[in-house]
Amino acid sequence: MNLSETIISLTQQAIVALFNTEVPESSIALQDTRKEFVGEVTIVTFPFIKFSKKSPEETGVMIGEYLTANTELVTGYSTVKGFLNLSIASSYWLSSLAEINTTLHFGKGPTKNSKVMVEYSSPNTNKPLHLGHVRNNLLGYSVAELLKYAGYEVIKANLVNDRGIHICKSMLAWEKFGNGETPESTGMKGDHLVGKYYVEFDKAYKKEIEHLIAQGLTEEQAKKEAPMIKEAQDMLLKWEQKDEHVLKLWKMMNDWVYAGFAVTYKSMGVDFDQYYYESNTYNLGKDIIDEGLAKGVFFKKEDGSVWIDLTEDGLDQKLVLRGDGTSVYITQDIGTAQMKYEQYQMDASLYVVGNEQEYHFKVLFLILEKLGKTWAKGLFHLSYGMVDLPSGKMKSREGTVVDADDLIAEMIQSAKEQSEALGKVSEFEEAEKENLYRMIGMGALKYYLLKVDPKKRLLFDPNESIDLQGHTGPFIQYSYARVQSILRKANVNIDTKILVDDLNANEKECIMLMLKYPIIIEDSAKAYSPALLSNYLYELAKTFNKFYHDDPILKVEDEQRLQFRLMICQTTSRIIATGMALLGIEVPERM
RNA sequence: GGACCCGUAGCUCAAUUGGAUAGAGCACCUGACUACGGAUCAGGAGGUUUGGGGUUCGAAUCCCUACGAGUCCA
Repeated sequence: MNLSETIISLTQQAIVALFNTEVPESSIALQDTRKEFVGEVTIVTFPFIKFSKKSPEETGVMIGEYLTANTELVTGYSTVKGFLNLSIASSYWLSSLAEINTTLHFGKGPTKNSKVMVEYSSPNTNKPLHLGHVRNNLLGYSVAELLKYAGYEVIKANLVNDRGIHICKSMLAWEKFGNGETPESTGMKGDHLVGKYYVEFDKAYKKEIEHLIAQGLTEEQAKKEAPMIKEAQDMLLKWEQKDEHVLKLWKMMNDWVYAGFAVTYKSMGVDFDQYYYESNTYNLGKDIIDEGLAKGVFFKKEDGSVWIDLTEDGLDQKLVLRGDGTSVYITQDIGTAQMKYEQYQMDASLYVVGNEQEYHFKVLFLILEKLGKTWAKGLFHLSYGMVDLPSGKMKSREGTVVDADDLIAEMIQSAKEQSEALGKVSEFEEAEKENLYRMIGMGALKYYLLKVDPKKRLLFDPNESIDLQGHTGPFIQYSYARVQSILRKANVNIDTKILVDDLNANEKECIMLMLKYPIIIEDSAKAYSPALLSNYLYELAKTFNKFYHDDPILKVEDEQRLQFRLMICQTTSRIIATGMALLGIEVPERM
């Protein structure tokens, strides 16, 4: 039983003894005592006045008296309005610290016997990754790691969108204007090279449209009639007919992209257990449409197209199969969901996809439920907000996209410049330095993107470099490096049987925060929110820094106190390291 | 036209999910280095939580409404 559970249980006892009333756990609201008051745990007494028939203060006094008299855990109390502030015995904090210190993998949750798939990244193979993908990847990776640590079995999946009209656009442009360029011949990363031709396509296509409009066509007609788009569509048709030449081109260019993505994934530090390719899955789902027709879930219109009517659920009618029998996106998604489930029988399946697709997933999940798929209730759209620039949304056509590789390189460069200016690591080997700059640059970037609630949109200004000071990844990394420095110097085995009887406020606050770690892990996993963990780790580092600043550790004269403070250092550094790892952020021994 | 989401300090974000005087960082001002590592610490200034109404012991949080930003559906 942790402290909160113990206090709640004792309070229930108190209420029975004092007011002859049984109350549910949920009615007892505990919170941290605010710093301006004495005590560590606060009970809100307003909800009790209904049956205590006393003022909130009097009610608090009665419960406070009962608790101090009946348990050694509570050593004192005070009431302010409807808040009963309890002082907890130093011995409790001390023994808790020793327990944290001796617990292997403190914070790791017990096995949940539950399997979760986290699908994230899911890029298109026609252009390189940008800042929006970076948020997606970091979020997906971190949520997956969090779930693992919280006790779930996790499968990280990546569904690659490797076919379709957009891929054909790049292919066509390369054939027309590429002069046989390759990543080798140009020295360009493969995904960037392919992306370059995607842009080339758009340029040529636009010119054709202008030309046609000048000849008297409407814009709409021009967009349909332009030779470039017709050729691309023709290429897609050939791809579907397994035209040898087109398939060869497709495979070559996709391989370039994969080689490029592998580099970006590696520098972001993300990985996958299972890749799916749309070129294999795009025909899935059609048999389920038949199944749904037979069950009467879907209906057929005169032109042969298949629909579902979701108006009773507050949504629209939705097309699930075209009249010519070809798939739409949702057809594939229905089929892919079924395939994934057959393969893994997971209890839950997360789709890490931007919030612009909320409607799509609402419809998808509802359709699967109506089809009677029992596993549909485990599906969840982890919807995250777009990354905005000061000028608004990123638009590839307007060239305002922040490229992932560029961004990463800039972050590392910026970390290098700032590190060199501080001159603390001048004696490092060159490779060691490079590794450190990478850790700091990536730490800053990852923390910046993960500390914000995933649901919220996030603003990124490419003209202002990400801070390395204040509420940042490097702040936490720095705190870690400093503790490590102390632990190296102390160079002793820490004795966990320590006797100190009075803890100062800094020491107590450090321990109280550390005790929250397992709850934070659990909450972050449940909420699919690395932001909760991020903010916690900052809080922990900040609290530790104050302790580090105010209280001597190695210089303390009393041997017991030295041991005790070292133990705080050790447990704190472990939590920082494991917690940051769950965010995908490394911590350096020196910086 | 319909649906969804959001609006907190100059800027970027928090707020234990309905609890005390709404907290951090950046930027600005001030203080702390012959140091257990100053990428740190302490202090100052900065708020009608977009406006208005309601629900109750209590609202940034829930409901209604207006305004503003964004997204989706055909």
